[in-house]
Amino acid sequence: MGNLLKLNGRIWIETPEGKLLGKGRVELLERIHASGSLRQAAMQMKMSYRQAWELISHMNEHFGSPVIISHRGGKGGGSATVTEQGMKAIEQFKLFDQKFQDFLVANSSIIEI
Amino acid sequence: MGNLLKLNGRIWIETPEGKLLGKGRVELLERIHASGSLRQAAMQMKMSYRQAWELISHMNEHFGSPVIISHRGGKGGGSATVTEQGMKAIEQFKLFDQKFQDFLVANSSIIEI
DNA sequence: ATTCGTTATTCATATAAAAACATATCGGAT
DNA sequence: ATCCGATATGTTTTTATATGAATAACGAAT
Repeated sequence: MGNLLKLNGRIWIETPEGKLLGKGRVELLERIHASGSLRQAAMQMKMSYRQAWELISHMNEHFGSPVIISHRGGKGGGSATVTEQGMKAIEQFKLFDQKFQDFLVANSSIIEI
Repeated sequence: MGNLLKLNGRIWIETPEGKLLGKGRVELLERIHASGSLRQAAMQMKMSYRQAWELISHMNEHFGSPVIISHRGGKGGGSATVTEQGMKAIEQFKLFDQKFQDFLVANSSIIEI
């Protein structure tokens, strides 16, 4: 019997300047899309507003075009919306990740140390 | 043109108590195998002896049987050797990782955001 | 029995990462 | 003109992590 060993891993999309899009950021984008608010998305994920803001700022800088567009002031105090590019990024990553999960499952049975 | 985007990732073997074997630990084991010394291996990887020791201690505890056996005192002051189990673990992980690298290459061409 | 270099372990310190706090800015609604 | 809640950003505090120093234990070799 293998000792409850499990093969696991993570994938992400990166630029030469570092990680650009992974599981966490995708969830953040999805929650922004659902709530229309960066603050709400951050709270839901129990991450500080600042960190969430820095993540999306980094993404906006390094993707070809912004993934979220934000406004301050106005009705509700402000808003954040995911762009077409952002939605595509989400879609692409989830596609990759599904393939990766399949890869993990396909190879997990081999573990026997 | 994609924006110099690259698909990347990591895989590892884990137990319910956490990560057990990944790229770094495998390199550590290999260097112990080559040098016969935990201290030398740690120095080569620019990691503190303490950290290296904790890593192998954790592995020894959670693999079915120890991956390295160490002795103190004696000729040379002491020694650390990789067990048969340890060598198998290295081999298995590298096999997985090679497949994973193939997976990344096979999917990298798709990125276009 | 002394020396030597390594394993093994504790403890204090330094560095880095994250959180918390504070504050400015904005624009619709009242 | 004021209020409100959210974005935006600097500063401070706290926490987590890593590093370094120090020390004991060990056994072959001399």
